[in-house]
Amino acid sequence: MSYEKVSREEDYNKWYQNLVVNADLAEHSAVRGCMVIKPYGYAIWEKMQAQLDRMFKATGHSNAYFPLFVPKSLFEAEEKNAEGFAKECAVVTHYRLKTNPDDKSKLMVDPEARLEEELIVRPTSEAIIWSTYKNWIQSYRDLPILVNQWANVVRWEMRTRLFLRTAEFLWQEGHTAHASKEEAIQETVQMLDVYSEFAETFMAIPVIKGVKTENERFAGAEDTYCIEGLMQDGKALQMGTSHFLGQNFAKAFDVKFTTQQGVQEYVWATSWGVSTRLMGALIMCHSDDDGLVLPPNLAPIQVVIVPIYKGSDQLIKIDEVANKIKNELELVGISVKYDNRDTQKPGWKFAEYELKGVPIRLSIGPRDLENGTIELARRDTREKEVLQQTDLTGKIQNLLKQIQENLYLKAETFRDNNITAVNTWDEFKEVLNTKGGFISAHWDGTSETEETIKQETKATIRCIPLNQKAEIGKCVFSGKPSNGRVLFAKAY
RNA sequence: CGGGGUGUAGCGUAGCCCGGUAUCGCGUCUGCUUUGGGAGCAGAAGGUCGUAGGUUCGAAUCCUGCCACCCCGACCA
Repeated sequence: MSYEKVSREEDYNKWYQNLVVNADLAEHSAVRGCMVIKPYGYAIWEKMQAQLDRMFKATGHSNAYFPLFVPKSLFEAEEKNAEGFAKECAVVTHYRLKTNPDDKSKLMVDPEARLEEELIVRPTSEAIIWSTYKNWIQSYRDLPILVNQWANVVRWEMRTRLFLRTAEFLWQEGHTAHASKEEAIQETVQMLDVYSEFAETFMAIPVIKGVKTENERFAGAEDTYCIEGLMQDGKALQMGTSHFLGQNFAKAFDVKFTTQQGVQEYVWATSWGVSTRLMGALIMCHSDDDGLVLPPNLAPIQVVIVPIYKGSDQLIKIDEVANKIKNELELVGISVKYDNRDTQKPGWKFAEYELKGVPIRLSIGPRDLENGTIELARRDTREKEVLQQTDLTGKIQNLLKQIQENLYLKAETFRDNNITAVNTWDEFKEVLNTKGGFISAHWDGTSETEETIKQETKATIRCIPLNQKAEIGKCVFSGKPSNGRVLFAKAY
């Protein structure tokens, strides 16, 4: 394989794009802004899905599926939500094609087949779901409803990037209905915790939990909670959101329930989601100039075994040892690939699996056969060591855990070193331009100030951290009083 | 959606200014030799030059429309 090598330092964007394509995660498709997720990339997404799905089920949720299309009249019911998404909606207007009479080899939209009501391709599903929940909910006995769906959504973005922002993307969206405000808020916060635990434990990415400002809030939500991660180039990435929707959708779709006391009340709602954008976070957080670095908990292949041999006699003997090790590792649930293809050389395979981020590589050659040893190389630190073939399983189990932890700690150290507290506007601009990362600063709480800061520096308030300390100060921009610091950053 | 750039074999590219049907490397195929960090030699295959028109005796090259990607801006729950 021959491809353009660009380091993170030279051109971070290009490095990212090359990596996505070269590591076989995804590629551009024939459709503008839409990507093909390739088998290796999809395997990582499937591991994310599987784990998140377990966590959703463990917190009492069930999966369901709602339609891709939303009738315009339903879509526009919740005004703020509709307004927020209006500019990026794909719209279906016709339901039939016909042969073009001027050119029999071509098709054309049949003008006779115009839909009476246009269908919006969902940018999110609140509208279709709440119009359905209306029928599901009459009494407090019907609550709560705890539903999640795995789906695709379409947002006609002007500018796209593989995984980070595509016109169509895959995600999950949880939509819950509750009898009380408190319960809905509790659900919102609970799912934020699920996301942060997933990000930290599985993706090995430390995240900051917070609340969005009004400017950044989900259209139609009362509060938007989020997890924010920091990428290696110092830009922040929103990795998941959990919304407390209040009674906005219940009112828009007239969803009421009868309380135990026999009173009719509007239902309280939440929604929460993470998307294939997490793939982008995973790539940008850990990978290096040689390729992907995957945390063991999400790596489709955790251990690869590469034989080094001369002639088929040696290979047969190595096969025997390698397969034995493979079986032992698989017995304890480790995913192993033994790559004994004769069509590629060992060095080629080493580079290939490094590009693909496989956490541990074992290689076995004639020397190892003689000595009963094996060479182990770890992707995260690039360290190599020679081990005895006996007792390998336990060591590898431990090492996978260590790699997982090491990636997290490395990312955490980087993140912590890149949260800078500033107190003056000059300092703010200085840090933003030279160092990047999160800037912890006082803010007067107004949208105007946030907007002006954004205009002048491109930095936005990523969140008001949940663990914000009460601290009297002055807004870094306006000098007006503030009682706590918020996090600013340039963001994806 | 505005400004700029790019599009040539599976990948990366030369050629374009100054028109004469295409360069090089990697990869692919065949054979032999190789195998502890992307093997070597020899031979071979593979291209309607993004797409649709136009100018011309002749277009990868000049002109126009369209498509896609990249960068900047606007936009982005």
